[in-house]
This record gives sequence, structure tokens and C-alpha cells, in this order.
Amino acid sequence: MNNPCFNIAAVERDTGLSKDVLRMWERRYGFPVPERDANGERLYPADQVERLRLVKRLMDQGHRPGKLLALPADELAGLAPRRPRAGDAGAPPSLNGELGDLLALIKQHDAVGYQQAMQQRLVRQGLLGFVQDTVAPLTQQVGEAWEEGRFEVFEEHLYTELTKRLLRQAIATLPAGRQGPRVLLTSLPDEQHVLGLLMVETLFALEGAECIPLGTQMPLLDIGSAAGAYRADVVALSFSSAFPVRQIAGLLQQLRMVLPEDIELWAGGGGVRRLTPPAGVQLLDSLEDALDALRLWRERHG
Amino acid sequence: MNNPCFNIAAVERDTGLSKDVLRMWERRYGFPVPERDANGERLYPADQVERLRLVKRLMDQGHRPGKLLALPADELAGLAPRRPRAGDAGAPPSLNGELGDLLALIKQHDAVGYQQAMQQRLVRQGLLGFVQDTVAPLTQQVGEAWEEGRFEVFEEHLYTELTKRLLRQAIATLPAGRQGPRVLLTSLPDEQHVLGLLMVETLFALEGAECIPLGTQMPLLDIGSAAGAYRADVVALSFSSAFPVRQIAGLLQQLRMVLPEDIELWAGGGGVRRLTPPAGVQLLDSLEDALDALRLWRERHG
DNA sequence: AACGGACATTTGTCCAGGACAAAAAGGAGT
DNA sequence: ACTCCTTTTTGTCCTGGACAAATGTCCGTT
Repeated sequence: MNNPCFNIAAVERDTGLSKDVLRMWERRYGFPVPERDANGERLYPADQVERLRLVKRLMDQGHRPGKLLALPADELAGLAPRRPRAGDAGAPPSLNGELGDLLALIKQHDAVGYQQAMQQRLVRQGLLGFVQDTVAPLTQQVGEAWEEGRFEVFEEHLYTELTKRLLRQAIATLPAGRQGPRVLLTSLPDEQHVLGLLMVETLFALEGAECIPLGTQMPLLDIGSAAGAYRADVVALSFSSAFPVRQIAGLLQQLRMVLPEDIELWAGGGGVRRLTPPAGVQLLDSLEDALDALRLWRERHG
Repeated sequence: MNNPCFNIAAVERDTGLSKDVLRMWERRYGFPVPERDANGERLYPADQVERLRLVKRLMDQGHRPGKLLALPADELAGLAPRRPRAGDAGAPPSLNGELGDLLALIKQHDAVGYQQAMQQRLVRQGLLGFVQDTVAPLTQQVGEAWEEGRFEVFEEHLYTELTKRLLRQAIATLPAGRQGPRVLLTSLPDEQHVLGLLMVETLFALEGAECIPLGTQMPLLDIGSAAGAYRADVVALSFSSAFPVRQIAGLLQQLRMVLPEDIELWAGGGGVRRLTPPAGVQLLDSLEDALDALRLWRERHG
């Protein structure tokens, strides 16, 4: 039989919904209703998993689970984003012109063409302009396209992977920074998005700052040890908009307590928008903010 | 007060021990014994979290939790690996010579020196030799060093990040493969180690195969869609030795059912050693195996 | 009509304690 | 040394209850 079933752990992995939430929804809303194996353990058929993933995506757009799960099976499909995303306000997602072309290349799975087009833009705009005017808005649009279902997961992955390569390649061509602050760049354990970190690293490296890229998912306590071991002046964290916003303030506060006081803590990314910064933490709302922070640091430290 | 406490979710994130396990250990072994907040919820002091992380590392070396948790607080420190790692058999971890020098550079946090030394080796050995004789054994040794506590988490992260960059840079210099099979390279949702995938991608790209790198953590069902969308001939997965071995067989079987039959499924990495391959899945025990598999595929498909 | 605060509902996470199966260890026999 | 069987260990899953933080709703004020 060709009807694969998933146990609750597999569904948690594939949907991002915790076991607790899955059981609670079943209890409260009557969906999902998995079958049970001989041992009474839940077995989710593939179609329920598929629907759960759709529900999850709609929730990330601002819909509420109570409504979605009460809805009949078929109505879910044609549901639009409910909460305007940050950035929508001024400019509706304009797929006009060049950015749209780049997205189309990804959508056609033309990796080679995409890389060539991006290389061209890099040469034309210069690295600074490339990051600010191409990579940043493009990443934003890919995020939105994914939330609205216009991009598949694997298309977003391909975009991320190819763009990571471009940025890392560009960083490698820069001379090793020797003058600025030593900036330790990383993210906390549940945050795996690295593009934001790479963009900031590119800008900082362009300015001649000394960047220490530790990748993503560093445990809190290890960030503390790392900051000491590398004698960092600044720890810069990235939170994507997918990161659970409510946890951020607490995490930053905990990290602040772990870090020596003379090491600054900067946090940026889509997740920190509209956040009240905990004491001793500096929020970077944009790439420009990040550059400003770097320059201010240099002024302070003569 | 400077004694940060962690709730159970934070401890799960930082130790990798699930909430269920944390509660079960408390019930069974009497450790950890967190404090409680006003609401009766667990609050783990930093020192207990630290000890939990040590216990976790020793468990990964083959010790059993029952023994470790019964041990008095101080004896844990001086505990050696109990189970010989795969690969130890023939050659004890020889830190002799050049590999040792490279490790030392990481240990001194000398990113620039490490990158220069690696670039030199790359030029000297050629890309194929570099991957097989430098990157692969070095990664193995970093893994062992980390398990034995000779490497900190952030040192392993730095090694990974820098080495990823080297490999991606090298791949970018290769012409886009046009002849071989289209190989989709990725890993499943709980597997975030990407170095193995990059090594294989390098070798495949050298052979002229067409690689589609999707990064890590692709949900099972999306791999199925991606394989169709990219018209892949082969899906290649990587499981590091940190991946829970018991789940691998089941996962591969599920993925096999999701994939069209004419798409081959290859699985490699430290996690698949000593695994009985499920029907329709090809295991790659080493980088050489991977190259053999590629060549065999080409013979089969004329 | 816009704003702000009080109240109600929704929703995720945590808790306790029970059960069971897969993995590992130990032992016996070849 | 190796295989087969039994016992112990250990992780994951289950139910059902509780609660607080987030969110929505309503109402009065400016």
C-alpha cells in the first residue's frame, strides 16, 4: 500500500508544530484525528500532515488556529494573507523588473542562470549596493512568496543555498579586517537562517571590521565562552521573522547576563522589529542601522 | 543577582535533551532537581545545565545515563570515551604532522592562518585529494576532539563555517555539470550537518555530474516534490553520526515510498555505518563509495 | 473617528504519573 | 568467538488537568 503514515515525532519535524500542540488541537478542535497503531500511538496519514502544513503557513500569515481548524477541508486553499507584513505598507510586493526576473529564475529552477544574473548585478552594483539593493529585498520577497504559497519549500532552500554561496564567495575576496571591532556573528539554537548574518558580515567586512562567523545555532552559554575566547568586542545575533517573537526578549536578557559587561550585544533581523530592547542590548532594525552601530562604536572607542 | 535560570524549553534547546527526558531523569535518577517558579514550573540553575551538557557529551561517547547520573558531581570531569569510535580501530587519532597543525590553528582561533594553510593544501593536493585526504579526515578528527572535550562547541562551529566556505568556493570554480545524473543533495529535518554533503557535491561536480544543493533540513514530503520538480535522477541524503541511528531506517523507508520508483535514493555519512539498507536504498559508506555509485549509475544509464 | 484601558477568549506550554517497546547488557549454551 | 535468550535500562508516547501570555472585543473618553 502506498499510503505512508507518520508518527507524532515525524509530524513535529515536518510541520514545526510541537507534539503538545498536535495533541491539544486534537483535543480542542477535533483536528487532526490520526489513526492509532497497535500500541495506541498516533499515526498521521499523509493528507492530514499536508493539511497541517497548510494550516501552519496560514497561521504564520496571521490567521488564528481556532478559525482555520473549524473550516471545512477544502476552503483552506484559497485564503489570502490576513495581516499585512512589515514593509508592505509603502510598497506592495512589486515583482516588477529585475528582482522579479531573479525570482523567476529560481522558480524555473535555473540555478546556473540565477548565479550568472547575480554575478552580473554584483559587478554592476558593487558589493555594498548588491547586498543592500539586491540580496536584502530579494530575500524579503522570497520570504513573502513562500508565506503566500507562491514558493515551495525546496525553492526557498535553493535560493538560500545559492545566495549563501555568492555572499561567502564575495566575503572571501575581501582582505581580513584588522582595525574595527572584533564582531562575533551567530544565532541562537532555534534560529537557522543565516542569510541575514552573511549580509551583515559582508557589510562589516567591507568596513574593515574583524568578523568571526560561527554559523547558526550556538547555545547561549557557548556564546558566552566564545566571546571570551575570541576576545570579541561585540556579539551580533540574528533573529529571522520566523523566530518565536515572544521568546526573544527573555533570551537576549539571559545572554546579556552571561556576557561580560564590556562586550556589546547587538541583535538584528526581522524578528526584532517592534521589540522593546532589553537593557544593555542594541537593536538593529536594518542593514543601515548595523553600519551606523559599527561607526558609532568606532567613535566611542577612538 | 547573577545566577541566570533556564526554563525547561531553554534547557532542551541548549542541551539537546527533550523535555520528556529531563522530567524522566528527575523522576528516576533524582537529577537534575531544578527549582520552581511561582507557578510550579521548573527553573534550572546554570550549573545544572552545565552538568547536563557534560552528561550529554559523555553519553554520546557511549556512557549510559544511569551510571552518569548516579555519579557524584565531581567525578564526571575525568571520564574517557568508553566506546571506541568507528575508524579508531586501525589508526588511533594521530595528531601527528599536518592535520594536527591545522587543528592547532583552529584551537588558537586563527581563522586567517587556517584559511591560508587550507588554501595551500588545496593547491598542492588538487581538489580531489584535498577533499579526500584533508577535509574528510580533518572533519573526522574535529568530531572526535569535540566528543572528547578537547574542542569547544564554538571551535567546532568555527571549523565548520570556515571549511564550508572553502568547499563552496572550490565548487563555484568548477564548470556547471551537464552530463552526469542530476543529483539532489540534502538532509532530513533533524540533520543540520552539511560538510558531508559539500564533500560529496565537490566530488560529484568534479566528475561533471549536475548537483542541486538544497541545503539541510528538508521535510520528507518536500524532498519528494523537489525530486519531481527538478527532474532529479538521484536523491542523496547525509546522516551525520550525531543523528539518532534508530530512526534512520524508518525514515529512509518512508522517503522511498514518497519518491517515484525510478529515482534512486542514496544515503551516506557517519550515521549509516553498520546499517542494514532498506530495500531500494543504496548506502554509501565512504566518499569512495559515493564515486563508485556515480560511475555505476553512468554505466547502467549508458 | 481615533485612542486607550478593562474584560473575555484563545492558545501554547507546562505538569504529573502511567505504560510500553526498542536498545543495551548480561548470561548460557554451542 | 559467536549466537540466542532473558533481564534491565531508557526514551518516547499517552491522558487530562492547569494556567498565563497573547490576542481580540467592547466601551468610554477625547
